[in-house]
Amino acid sequence: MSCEPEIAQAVRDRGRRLTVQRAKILSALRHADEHQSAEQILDRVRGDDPLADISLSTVYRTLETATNLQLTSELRGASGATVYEWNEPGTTHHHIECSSCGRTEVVELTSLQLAEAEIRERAGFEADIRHLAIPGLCPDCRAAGRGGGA
Amino acid sequence: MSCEPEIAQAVRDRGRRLTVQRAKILSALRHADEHQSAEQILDRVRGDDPLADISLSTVYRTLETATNLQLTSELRGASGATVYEWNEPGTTHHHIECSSCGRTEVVELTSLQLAEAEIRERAGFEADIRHLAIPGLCPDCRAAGRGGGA
DNA sequence: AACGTTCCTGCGAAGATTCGCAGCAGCGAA
DNA sequence: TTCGCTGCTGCGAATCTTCGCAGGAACGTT
Repeated sequence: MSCEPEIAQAVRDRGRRLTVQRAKILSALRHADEHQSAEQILDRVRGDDPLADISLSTVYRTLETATNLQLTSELRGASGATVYEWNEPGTTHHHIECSSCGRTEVVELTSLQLAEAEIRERAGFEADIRHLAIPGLCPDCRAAGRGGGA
Repeated sequence: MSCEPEIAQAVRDRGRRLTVQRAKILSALRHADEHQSAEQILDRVRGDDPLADISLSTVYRTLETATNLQLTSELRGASGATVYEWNEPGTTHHHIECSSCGRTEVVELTSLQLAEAEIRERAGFEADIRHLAIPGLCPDCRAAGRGGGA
C-alpha cells in the first residue's frame, strides 16, 4: 500500500525501529475500516501475506508501543473486549458503548476539550482525551427499560 | 459494620438476592479507602473472616453485577489493571492515569456533565460519565520529557 | 415453618493478555 | 559494506478474567 512509507517514517521519527512485523501490523490496522482486536489484526496480516508468521505477543507489544507513540488508540470496553484503532492525526472521536446490549456508537464530542483544560488546572496532568470509551445506555435499551434499575 | 443493612437494602431494592458472599464482598470494597483489585478484595474478605471461603469467580461476578446496579464502578486502566470502587451515591470523580509512570490521581470534573448532554443529543445514548479512567501524562513525566514523543 | 422457583456459587477449564528469556535484526558508525 | 549495540521477536509460561455446569441457597408463597 502506498502509505507504508508514512508509517515507516512515523515509527522512525519517534526513535523506534521499523521492523517488518511492525509495518505489517500497523498497516493492517490502518486499512481496517473499524476498530480491531489483536486477533483480528493478526488474521488480516496473515490474509495479506500468508507467509507472514507473526506471533500474537508481537501484535500486543506493537500496539502497546504504537499507542504510546500516539499512532494508535487502545479501547478497553466495559464488556471486556480490547480493541485498537489507527489514529488519524488531528482527529478525535469517542466510543459510547451500551452497557446493556453492547452496541457501540462513534461520536465526536467537542465538550471534552474543556475537560482537558480542567484536568490541567486541577491536577497538572496533560490529559489525552482523543479517544475514550464511555459507558451508557443506547436508545433502544433505554426505551425497553433495560439497564439501570431492576 | 453498621452499614451492612444499607448494602443489603441496596441489593434487594434492585431485585437481586442478598447472599453472604455479596454482603462480604461489597462491604469489603465499601470500607476500603481506595480502589481495589479483585484479588485485594478477596484478601480483605478473608482478613475480616478467615473462615470465609469465597471464590475469585464470585468476586468478579459480584462486582460485575454491582457495577450494573451502579453500586460500584469498574475501572480498566490503560496499564491493564482492573480495579473496582464503591460508588458514593450522588458523587462523581474521575481517575487520570499517567501513561508513562502509571501514577493515578483522582479529579472532579464538572465539564464532563456537558459531555453527557452532548452525547444525548448526538447519539441518543444516556451516558454514564461518573467514573472514567482518562489517560494522560503526569507533571513529573511531562517535565522529564517522557511519553508523547521520542 | 415448609416448598418451589430461580438466582448464585464453587469448581475447573477456556480465553485473553502479559512476562521472561535467548537469539535475531535494524540502524548508526566506521 | 561490515560491525556492534541494543531493541525487537518468538516461544512458552504465568497471570488475569470469563464461562459452563451442577448443586445449594434466598425469597415469595402457602
